[in-house]
Amino acid sequence: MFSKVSSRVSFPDMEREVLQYWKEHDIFEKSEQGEDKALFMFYEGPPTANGSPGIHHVLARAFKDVICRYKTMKGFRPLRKGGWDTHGLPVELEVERQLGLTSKRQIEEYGIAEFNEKCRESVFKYVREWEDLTDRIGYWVDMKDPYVTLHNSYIETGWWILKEMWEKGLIYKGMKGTPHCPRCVSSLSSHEVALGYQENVPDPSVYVKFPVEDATGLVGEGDGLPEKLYLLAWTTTPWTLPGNTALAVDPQADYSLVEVETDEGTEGLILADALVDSVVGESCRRVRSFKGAELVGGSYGKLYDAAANGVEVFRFVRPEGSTGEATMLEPVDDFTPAVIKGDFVSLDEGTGIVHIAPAFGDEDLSAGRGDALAFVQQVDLQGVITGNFPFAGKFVKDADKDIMADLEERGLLHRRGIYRHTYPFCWRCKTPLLYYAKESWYIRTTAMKEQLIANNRKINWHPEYIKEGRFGEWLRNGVDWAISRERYWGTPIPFWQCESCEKYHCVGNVAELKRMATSECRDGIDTLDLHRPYVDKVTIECPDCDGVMRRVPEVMDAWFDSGAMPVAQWNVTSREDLEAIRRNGLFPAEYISEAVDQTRGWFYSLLAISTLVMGQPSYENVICLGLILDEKGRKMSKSLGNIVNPWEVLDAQGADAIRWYLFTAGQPGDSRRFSQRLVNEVVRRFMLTLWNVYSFFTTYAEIDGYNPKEQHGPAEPTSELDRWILSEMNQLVLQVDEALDGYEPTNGGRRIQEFVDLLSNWYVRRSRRRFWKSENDEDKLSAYSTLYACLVTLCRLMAPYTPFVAESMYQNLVRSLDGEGAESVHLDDFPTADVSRIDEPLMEATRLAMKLSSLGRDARSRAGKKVRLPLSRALVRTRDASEGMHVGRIVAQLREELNIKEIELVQHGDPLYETALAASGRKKRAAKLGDLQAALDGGYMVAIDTAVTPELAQEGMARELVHRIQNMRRAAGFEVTDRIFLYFEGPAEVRQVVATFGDYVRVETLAEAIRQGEAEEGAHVESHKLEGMELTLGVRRVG
RNA sequence: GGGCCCGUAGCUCAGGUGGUUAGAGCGCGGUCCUGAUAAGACCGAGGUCGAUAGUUCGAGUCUAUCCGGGCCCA
Repeated sequence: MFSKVSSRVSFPDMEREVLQYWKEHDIFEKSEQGEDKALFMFYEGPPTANGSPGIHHVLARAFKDVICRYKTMKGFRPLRKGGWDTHGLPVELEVERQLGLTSKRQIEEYGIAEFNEKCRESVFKYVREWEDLTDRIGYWVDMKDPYVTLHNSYIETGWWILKEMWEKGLIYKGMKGTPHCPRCVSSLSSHEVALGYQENVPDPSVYVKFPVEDATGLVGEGDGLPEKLYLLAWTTTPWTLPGNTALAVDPQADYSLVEVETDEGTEGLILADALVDSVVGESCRRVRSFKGAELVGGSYGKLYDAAANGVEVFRFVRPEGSTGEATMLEPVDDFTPAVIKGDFVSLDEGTGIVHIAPAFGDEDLSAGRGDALAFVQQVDLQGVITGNFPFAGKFVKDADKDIMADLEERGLLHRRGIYRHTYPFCWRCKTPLLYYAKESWYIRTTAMKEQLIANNRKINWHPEYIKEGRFGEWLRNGVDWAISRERYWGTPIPFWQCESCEKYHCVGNVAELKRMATSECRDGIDTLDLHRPYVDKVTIECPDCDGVMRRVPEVMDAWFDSGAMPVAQWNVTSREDLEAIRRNGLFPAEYISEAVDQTRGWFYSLLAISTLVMGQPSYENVICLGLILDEKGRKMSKSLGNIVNPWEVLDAQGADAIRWYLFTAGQPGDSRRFSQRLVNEVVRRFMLTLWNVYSFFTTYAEIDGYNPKEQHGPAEPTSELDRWILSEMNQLVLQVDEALDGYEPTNGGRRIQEFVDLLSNWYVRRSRRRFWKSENDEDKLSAYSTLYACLVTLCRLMAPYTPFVAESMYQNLVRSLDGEGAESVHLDDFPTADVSRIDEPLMEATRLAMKLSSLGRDARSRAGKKVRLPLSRALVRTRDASEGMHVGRIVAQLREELNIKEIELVQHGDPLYETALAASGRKKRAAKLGDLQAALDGGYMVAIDTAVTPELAQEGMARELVHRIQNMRRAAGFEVTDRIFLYFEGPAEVRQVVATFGDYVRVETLAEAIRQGEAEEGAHVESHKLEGMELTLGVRRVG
């Protein structure tokens, strides 16, 4: 039988007991069993195991869990393999910090093998923290056999994927603009760059004159053109000028040719018309004006001849068969600089003509690719100018002065000054970063753009707007995916280059590596750690010549690892393997869920890899979550110190409360504020309300020895209230089922919340007396079986949301009965609705009863008539005439709730309502008409008759007596079931009340007898004042 | 600079397809009720529904622009 449950509960303690139960009985493992059940494939987005988990991770894990638990209860077998993202720069940075290393050179001196070993250790330190939190919040995921991106088998699948792409011609080597630290000789990630911005950095500001040799090609023919003509461009990095290969203009903007007088005579400058006044001065003469488009396609003279100064010149060319951008570089002898159009050209500063050096800066680089420009790289990785320039051998920032002086001397400098702006510095060594184009390996995702967009359309996004919004936009504007990193701790790129013929070969798996390895490397490859530096030592034989091939030094972007997980977690290394997991339902996933910052991360890497290799999306449904902010709406960050530690909240309010808050507090896709205070509100408003209904039930079930197996309620409930709550309950089951099936847990949770409120504050409150009755009649049994059904259904409905409290209730309410139910609520079935129980008119009628009760209490309070004082009649009026039909069904509830003898319906058309409305005040809420006190609201009215007859007054006093005695019982510490003797002394009026209502008082207070006179020894005695009369009451427990 | 999301009471949030008086919870003041409750009921204070313009007989809701916050990308 049920144990009685105290209304005082510590949810964290209860949850720890439930965790213990799950562990002892292997409940999670059992939920994954059942070969006959259909698989529900879930992919765990691998957390980056380089830091402690925060509350935002709890958010994602809660949403992952709720759907999988629901599917389990719907008869599926969810496969939820855990995973860890263990590679990448963040891990390296943490280890660098630990070891006090500050550059790649130092890492290599320390030793790549030792360094990577530290990375491996660092990762597993955090994994343990994650496991503890995952367990505590009730997130069920297989952590015993997770996929780990650093495992050889995982890396091998990465190789296979690259080989698939390689063979389709989707991999190429191209240039990439990266922020580069010349002192550390290393590129920085965007995250690192963000750490090092400084404001008000002074840089040179120079206006440079690019000579125009053939004016007619640019501004057309005509007389009066100055002899010397220049395109005027602006830059803050003079050291990039030798790398100039183009100038960009805004084709829509107006440009002017103006004449200025110099020592050399009259010369013409071309610049944006809007900037003439500020750059050249108001006194100059505009010779002619034209649109920027007219300049496009023209050419001009080089400031510096790179080829003549011993610097190699390249040109961007389109790869064979590609219709996209010119991404490949090929050497050329020389080039002609070109004027191109650029949508990035600003008319707010500069000259409206932008200096383009594709070797520096990402924008310049993409212009270079887009317009197939020449490429001149005259700076080495240490930031030193190469070639035979006069300023060669100098560090770029030092070369600035020489270049400016040189240009000035040659009459090519219009103006110079100082420009202050925000500029990035290396966060480690404070060296100014250079934007530097470097070679990098790319996946040609742009070649598959249409397929990516089409596959995205097949995905069911929650919220819907992500599909064509943020994610769709990203795909439409997609650029090729740069996958290589010049780092150490990552999946090594499996490309080997021949020392003789310089061709590349992509190795697709370990067996291939072994087959191709040179004889001295072949041993031990089966057990080789595929990480650097071990794999670097393996040389292979070139298939095209007799040369030896060495691996390229780069490792993969860690996002590639995460995107590979659908296949890498099963070590797929062939098309056959791929078909096998497809056949077994392991691919694609039916469900994933992560936060919105993953649009460019995991959501993208999954889709890109599966589109390019598998030809379909790797996930069908996705819940994309918003970010968690602090209580003030700010992003949580270490530097702000506003991170909420999940453990604090878990220890105080428990996992269910956090989960419930996260599910119901806002729309999943919106960012949400989080604080312990908000979680506590959930505990009080929802968790405790539910728990107290549960506690109420077990308290009385114990008193009455109620056993649902033996005492069946009547087939048809005796009470309208029972039929009503069962109707609400069955409707709830439908709605929650629909919500969870549609990946909308928030809507379902909010419906549960409303139901619990109705159950507690209307059903139980209105039904209490039925549980107090001493006789076990049909009506009482009907109430028990109804409330029992509600609680049992609720704990099944809530199991996916709040697995702990659901389990705790289930064990007591269901499992305590012999042989009933599954071993755990999570192994039981999700409830199904009995649609025949749904009674819409009854639910409407009950809502009307609540509305009219509320108005009735309003009227009573305005008239100063306590609810304990019975009144003779109330007149009620509904908003619509049709609603009046419901009143007949609810008069009994209204009589009891309002303590009014007769309820009469005011027909529409009866002048009473109009009269009351006319007599009401400005807010149209209340009116007094003789003895009638009316409360009005939006077409509803309840008017109570305030006349109190002596009989009503006596009855009211009887109820008042009962109330006082009940309080005394409690004060005396009696149990609710204790029977008592009652003593009273008082004036004649009180004696009269006792004489008339003695039976009522006795029944209500469980008094065996009422005795007039002084209380016996041992009784609890109090003096009271009632309607101005003095009386003494005493209560004594029987026996 | 581009894209996306959000902006409703002091706080957290609801408010299909435009339509009576814009709601709930928490918090605050008051009254009541209590034989489950850390609860509940009723009243009150608290809203130019971010701003402006437009469409409309009618806009929190639709359109445009702007402002503020957030995220992602430059």
